[in-house]
Formats: sequence, C-alpha cells, structure tokens
Amino acid sequence: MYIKVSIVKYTLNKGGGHITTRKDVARLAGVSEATVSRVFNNIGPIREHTKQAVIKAAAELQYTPNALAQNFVRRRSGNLGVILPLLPKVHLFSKYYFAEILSGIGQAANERGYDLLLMFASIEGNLDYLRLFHARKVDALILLGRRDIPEDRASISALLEDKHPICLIGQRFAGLLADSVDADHITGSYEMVRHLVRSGHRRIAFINGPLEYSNSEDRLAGYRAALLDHDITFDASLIFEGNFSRKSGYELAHTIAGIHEHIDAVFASNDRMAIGLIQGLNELGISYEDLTVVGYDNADIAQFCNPPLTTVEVPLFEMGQLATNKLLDRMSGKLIGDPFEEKLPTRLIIRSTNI
Amino acid sequence: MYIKVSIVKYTLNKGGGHITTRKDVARLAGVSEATVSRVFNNIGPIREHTKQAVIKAAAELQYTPNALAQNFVRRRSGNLGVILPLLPKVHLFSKYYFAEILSGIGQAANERGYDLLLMFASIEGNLDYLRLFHARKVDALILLGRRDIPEDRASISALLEDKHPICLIGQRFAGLLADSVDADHITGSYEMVRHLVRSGHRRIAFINGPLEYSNSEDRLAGYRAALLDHDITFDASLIFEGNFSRKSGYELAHTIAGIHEHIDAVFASNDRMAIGLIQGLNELGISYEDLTVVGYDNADIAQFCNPPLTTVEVPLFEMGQLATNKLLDRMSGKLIGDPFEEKLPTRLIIRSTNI
DNA sequence: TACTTTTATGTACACGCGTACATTTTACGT
DNA sequence: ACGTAAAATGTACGCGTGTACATAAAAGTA
Repeated sequence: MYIKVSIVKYTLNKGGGHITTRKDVARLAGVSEATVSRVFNNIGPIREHTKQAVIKAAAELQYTPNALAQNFVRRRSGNLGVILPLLPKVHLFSKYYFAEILSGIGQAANERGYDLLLMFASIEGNLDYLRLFHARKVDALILLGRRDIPEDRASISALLEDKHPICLIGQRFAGLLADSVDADHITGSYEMVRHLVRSGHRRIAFINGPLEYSNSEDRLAGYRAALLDHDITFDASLIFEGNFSRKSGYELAHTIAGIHEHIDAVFASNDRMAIGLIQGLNELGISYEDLTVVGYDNADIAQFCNPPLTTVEVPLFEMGQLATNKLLDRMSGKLIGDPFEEKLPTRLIIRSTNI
Repeated sequence: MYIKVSIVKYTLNKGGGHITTRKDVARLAGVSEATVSRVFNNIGPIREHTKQAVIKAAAELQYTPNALAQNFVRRRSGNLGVILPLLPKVHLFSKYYFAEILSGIGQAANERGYDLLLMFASIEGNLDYLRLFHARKVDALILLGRRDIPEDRASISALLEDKHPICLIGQRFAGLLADSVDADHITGSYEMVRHLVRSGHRRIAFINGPLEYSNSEDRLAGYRAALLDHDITFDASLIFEGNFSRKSGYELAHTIAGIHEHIDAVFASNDRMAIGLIQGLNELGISYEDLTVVGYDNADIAQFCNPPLTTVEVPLFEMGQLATNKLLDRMSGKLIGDPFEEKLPTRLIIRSTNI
C-alpha cells in the first residue's frame, strides 16, 4: 500500500523521473534535512563524519539542489539581466561591439556565480525594466545601446528612484545619475586628431555619429580639444553627421569629394563609416593617397580593408567585465556611495603607412 | 500592537521596500488569494465585476507576480539555456556568426515567453550540462560551437539518455541522434562549385575547415558532388585544411601560390580564410585577376573587402529561430517522434565581376 | 561528579504561488 | 417555490529550500 502511494507520487513528475530532494539525501544519510542543507551551504560546525555521510548519500542519489527552490527562498534570481537592442535592426554599432561586451559580462558574471539573462529590447524601448525587478527575474541589470528617448529615460529614472542596481555601458543620459562604464572617447579622439596633426594634417573633417548618443558628444569634444591645443581654428563646416552605418559614410563621399582639395584628412567616428567613405571616394576617383581617412573602434574589418585603417581601439571586453564587477560589488554592499562613471582608456592604432 | 508587528515585518525585507504579494491584492480587492491567481492566470469562470476589482487592486499596489515563486511551484524555470563557446578565444566562427544565431533564438524565445539564459563554456567543455537540468536552471538547451571531443560527446549523450530537450545548431555528432538545425552546406558548396565551373573554372582548390566539424564534411561532399556532375576528376592534392581563421588562410597563400598556375580558382570554406588568402596572395604578387578566390558565410567583411567576395549566404538568424521553435514545440509536446535534422537553404552571392 | 559552555544536530516554519477540492452563490427548469 | 445543475469563489495544502530556534551531545571546568 505504501509502496503504491509512493509510485503514484513519483509518476506525477513528468517524464516519470523522480526529483531527488534534500529529504531523500537526509533519509539515506540518516540525518535531518537541515544537516544536508548545512553541508551543501557550508554552514555552521559539522562533524566531518556526518559531512562525509551526506556527501556520499548525495553523490549516490545524484542530488543537485533545486535552484528554483533556492532562488525562491533566497529571494534572488541569481540572474544578471542584460538588455540588448534587437540586433537585426541595429546599425548603430556592429554586432562585434555587443559580442565583445557580452563576453566580458559573461566572464565576470560567471566568476561570481551569476547567470546571464539576455533580453532583446526593440530599439523603441517597449520593455518595462522595472517589472523585471518586481518579478524578481533579475537581481541587477546592464543596459546596452539604449537611445536617449523619453520612454527609456522614464524607465531608467524609475529604476534609479527605487535604487535598483543598474549599469549603463557605452552611454550616459544627461541628468540621470546612473552607474556607467564607457571608454574614454574624449581622449581617444584627442589622440587620433593629435596624431593626424603631428603627421602634417591641419584641415581635418570630422564625421560624427548622432548627438543623441553621448559618445558622439565625447568624440566631438576630443576633436575640438586637440585642434585647440594645436592652434587650429575649429571650422564647423568640416563637421558632418552619419548614423554609424557604412552606408552613411558612403553617402557622404560626394560631399567630402566636393571639398577634398580643401582638407587633408577625414576622421570618422567609427570604422564602418570610414570604410563606406573610402569606398565612395574610390568610386569618385579619390584614393587614400590623396586624402587620409581614419576610423574608430578597431572593428574586425579595420584591419582587412584596403588600406588597413588607422583607428582607435576600444576595450569592449574589459568594459563588460568592469561593469559587471562593479555592479555586483554594488549589490553585495562592497561598493557604496555615489554613482560611478568609469572611463576606460582607448588606444590609438596606426595602420596606414601614409600617415 | 498589530501595526507594530506589521512594520517590523515590512522592514525585514532588505531595502525597506515591502514585497507586494497576492495576499495584499486579495485583501484590498476583498477576495481570496485563489481568485487573484485566477485572474492573473486567466483560469476558470470569473465574474467580470470580480475580475475588474482584482485588476484595479493589483494596479493600485503595483503588484507583479513573483516569477521566482511561480517558477518554483510550476517546476520550470522558463529559461532556455544557450551554450556559447567562450568568445574571446574563438577563432572557429566569427562573432558575427553567434550574434546572428543568438538574435534568432532570442526573438523566437521571447515570442513564446521564454527567457534566454546565456552560458559561456570554455571550448574544452568543462560545463556539466546535465547539472543545468537537474538544478532546474533551464528547461531546454541549445548548444552552439561544441567540438566533437569525448567530454562533450559524453555530456550530450547523457542529456539524450535522460530525454532532456536539447538542440544543436550548426553541427552534429556522428552517432548521436540529437535534434539539430544547420544550413544545407552540401548544396551550398555544390552551387558555389557549380557556379565556378560554369564560369569557366575547372581546377578548383578547396580550403576546408577541420573535419571534426560536421559542416566541413558537408562542404567537402558538396564540392565533390559538383565536380562529379561536371565530369571533373577529384584531385586530393587540391584539398587543403585551415582552421577557419584569417591567419590560416593567409598562411596557405604560399602553398597556393606554388600551384597557382595549375589551378583556376580557390574555394575557401569561410570568408575569413578567403580574405586571409587574398591578402597573402597579394603580397606574393598574385592579384584576384590571376586567380579567383571565393568564400563562404557572407560575413560582414565579405562585401567590404577588395574585391568584394563571392560567397554563400547562410541563414543564421533563421537557424536560431527554427531551432528555438522546434525545441519549444518538442517541450510542449507539440512535436514528438524521432530527432529532426533540419537543413536550411543557403544562397549563392555573386559579387566579383571577373567570375 | 555536577555544572556550564560549546558544538552538533533536529524541529518547525515561512517563502508566494498554483491548484485540487469544498463550499457558496447564481441560474435555470419545473 | 423548490430542486438541481452550473458558475463563482473560498479553503487548504504542497512545492524544496534556508534558517531561527530548540534540543541533544560533547567538551570543558570546578
């Protein structure tokens, strides 16, 4: 009779497989459930003899604590949420950009026992971040590639208000004091422009990205600072705007070609635009020997194109790592105080031989 | 007195914020907890009046069901696990490859109410997949970029034995009958070689990837079939092996250069190797006008290099989508029976004008 | 030995939800 | 008006774990 009841119970679990629980281990080891718990959580004083008995019983039964129950009772998911823009539509950054950052996040999270919960948000931002916390789906959140639009601003603002641990990577929202990690694009651009000036260029056009991304502002600031430091007058007519896509660089070729005799170089804010521009200029009969073009990001393509592109390396992997570690520090209480705004150093990569 | 107890309880929750539960909503709406549950799960007959009262109370309290509790009691995590190789070390495929597939997975999973749990496994495979299921961390698993080595074979075999829902993308393990999704590389390669033959090439060298990846076998099969159908004798001395990296293509340039007068074209199994080869050949004074080089994958770089590369498009995004949908169908019982081995069609992309 | 302190283990409950089952209310037919 | 079926709602419990508290065993002390 008892056996039958038992069988019925077991078969209730789909697949017919019995879920081994703490109770089973306790019974086999001849101890209480609490003791099993203690062994698995390494808590309190336990006699070595007892501990081994539990470990042996657990091994025998192939017991693994149910993470669902653990998370539930601990009231934490163990998940680090990562919001990515819906990639297929993204032209903003290359997929390389996200893959690198994500790797950094993944490595750091893994080291600290957190899992990565990946969420794709349409770029319009219809995802209610706050709900993720309310539902306890994530313990902390990293936001990537969000645009500075009212909806997102409101969502992020709500998160900050409730003091949920979040971190932005590669962007900031003016007026919103949030933890963030970025590369030092001001210095990155500064060094690039300085390099151009030192190698004899004085009239340097600048293809910026949309100003609704904070890093566009930063690059512009670096550009201007470098000119200023070398006594070159800033000329607004040399500033152009693309949208980070190769196409937008390509389409600017006509404009650039029109003034190419009045400029020495073009600094594009990312490699894709630089490559598009070079291609466009080529078709218009302007080779890279006539006009220096440099990029930014050190994307994969930068080294394979013709000529290899001088660019600025951005430590994407490290940015992901740092953001994760600081965020988890924040959660554990190891890090307190005002929001941080980390800026990792960039590195100038000189490839073309003609500059 | 009662109030004081209440306050104490609330303050127990870290951060001082009270967690709104079903009980709170029930009390405010003047119904039982079960009724609240019913409203949120859309279960059973409920009077419209009651329903609205619950919805109103929930809104007022900003109630969101605790996903942790839900998952626990439902005994499912709601997570779709995705195993990625530790990207920084990966040369095998480009990051583009994974980003695309991941997007497809993410989109499909999202549509069906599943979250993506991302896990990076070192390529040596020290991750115990089985434990993920035992711990109930994931309900299903998608495996990407695993190598055919004993450890992984054993792990995957154990998963299949216990009938856990898993799906491989872009690979298969001979002898292991697992659900899998891939592109039809046999036809893809066949069509590329046929194209080369039809445009006048007859002696076509083939740079394959390591044969421990099933898609290498497939491409070779397509290559051979195309030759056969056009009465060209297969010549094993025209087969080379790279490791999918640009460098390996570059390093093969010397070898290819040595025989370039005896061949008309080189078919590389991916774009990166093709580009490396082109670069190497260039340095040896062999231009693409002397020797046709084509690639595979239609990676980003394929269209930017010089000359733009003729290649084969692989529907990565769709592969991710399909794998996810079939996997979730399998779980829900909508799909039963033998393991599927889906092969999505590829598409020849002709870019270079000289072939 | 008898008492106290420390160490080791057991007991019991809460976490927030889904849901089987019991109960109450409403609708319907006569 | 009454009985019965259907609809609506409530009651009660279990899911598997962490852990506060109670208890038992061991170690120390006088």
